[in-house]
Amino acid sequence: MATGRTHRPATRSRGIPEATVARLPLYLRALTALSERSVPTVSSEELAAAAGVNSAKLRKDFSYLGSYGTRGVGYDVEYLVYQISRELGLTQDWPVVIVGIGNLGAALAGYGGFASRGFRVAALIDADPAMTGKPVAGIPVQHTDDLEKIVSEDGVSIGVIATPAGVAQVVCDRLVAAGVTSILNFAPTVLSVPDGVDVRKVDLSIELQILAFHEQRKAGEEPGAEAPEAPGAAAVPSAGRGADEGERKGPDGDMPAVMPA
Amino acid sequence: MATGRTHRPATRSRGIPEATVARLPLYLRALTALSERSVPTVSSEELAAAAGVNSAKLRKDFSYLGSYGTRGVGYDVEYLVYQISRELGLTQDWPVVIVGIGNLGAALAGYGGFASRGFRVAALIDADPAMTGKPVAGIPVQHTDDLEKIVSEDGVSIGVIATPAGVAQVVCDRLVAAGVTSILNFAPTVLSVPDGVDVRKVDLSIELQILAFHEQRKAGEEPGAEAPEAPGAAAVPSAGRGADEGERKGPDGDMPAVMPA
DNA sequence: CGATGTGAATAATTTCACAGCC
DNA sequence: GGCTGTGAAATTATTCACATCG
Repeated sequence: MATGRTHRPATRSRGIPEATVARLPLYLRALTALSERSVPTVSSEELAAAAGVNSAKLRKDFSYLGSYGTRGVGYDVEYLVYQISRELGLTQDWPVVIVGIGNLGAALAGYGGFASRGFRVAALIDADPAMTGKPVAGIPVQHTDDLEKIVSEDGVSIGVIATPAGVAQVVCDRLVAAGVTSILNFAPTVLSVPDGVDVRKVDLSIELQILAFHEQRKAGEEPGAEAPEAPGAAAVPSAGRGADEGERKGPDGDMPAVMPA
Repeated sequence: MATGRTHRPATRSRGIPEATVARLPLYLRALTALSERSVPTVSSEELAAAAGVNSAKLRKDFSYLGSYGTRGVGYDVEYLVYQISRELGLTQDWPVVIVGIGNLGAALAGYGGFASRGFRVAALIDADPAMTGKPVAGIPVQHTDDLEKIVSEDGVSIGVIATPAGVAQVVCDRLVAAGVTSILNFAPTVLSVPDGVDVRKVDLSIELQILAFHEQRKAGEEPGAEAPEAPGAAAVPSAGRGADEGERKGPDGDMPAVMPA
């Protein structure tokens, strides 16, 4: 689209596809590695390989940001690092609070990738009074009672929830009420939030289940005959219900008859 | 493609869209919760709400599995739990190894969601000799030297990498050589694997960066003064918007004049 | 030349809306 | 009457392929 008239910078960063946004951090990481090796320029082909995508996709992604390359040459590494950082909002400081300092929360607090790139762990919060004041990864844990104060005083807009699933929604509500507008949820629950608040989730169990799906399919498609090893297991049939209607239901595999329920 | 002449429908579980597969665990979780409350049936509307998606999507997703609902009524909870579990391959036992027992690896080992649903932590592996034999979450850590033996003897097909980024590829290569065909990668690196091996990644830093992107955009789009409750917060205005471009490169925001280059 | 940037083609996913069945 | 199941439309994402420019 010939931008012709700059109608208004209204079309600023507007319209960057979500799929592209999700890949920018990948490019940034690859570029940072190149930068550290003092590589001055890269081609879309090389960078794409380093980021694990194909070059057409990468070029298309970059085209949404602007024309930051040089035909016949490639991209200036430092320049791109800066542009992508800016686009992602990493040129500013983002204070983050982590709520729920159990094993996972503690691991997150100490995670290197956290501190890098403009994110700063502003506070660790836990409901256990015994934890209060105890330093984890060098940061003293504060009590949940002070959540609102911490969030508003530090201007925190990003919260990480690493609590048990049972309290995740309550914690989420409090964070949002206190002013947090982006949440990274590690608890295995669906959080409901008002419009304008973003939630992203990280769920171990879901990832494993997706892998299992593909794994199972692989086993079923092997030319010969086997399956790695599926020692007894068999999970759960289920409550009966008049099992067979006149018509067959699913593609195959009707349910076993009885189930523990 | 020798499509096994086994059953009649060559189209068995074939063709379940990836996006649908990724949501099945979500539905399963919601259904499991209903099951525990002994709810016998749910409508697509209710289940969709519990899973955080819209009902049309859910119905479409289920349509790829077969016709498991009853018009005018809804879905039988137990029946669906079983069908989805089977589709995901959760009716069999999946031994998993976790490599890299640092803070994160230890947290993963103890994570409840791990043990549930057919996944079993078969072994914890770490390169530090000082860790060997030490129990973490009740499971003794074994040394990396024995990786191949562990994987093949236990028939492990899923590996979790929680090592530092620098050794992730080496660990990955060894896992794959030993027979692992699905990998869940927590290290911030792109892993390269041969065809037939699935990799899924979980990256803290990437998720935060995506949130930051949206967060930044929100800050720039505030109409006047709204938002549920945004006390002092005020998410950092940062650099002024001055620069209007004539017809340069990017949409806006040229680099700070001098860049390392 | 060689590699970018991008329209156009294709594929995947989501949403609509309603016929069909309970 | 109510709710599923699903073609068809709409939207979003990926890939192709090549004109363009340094």
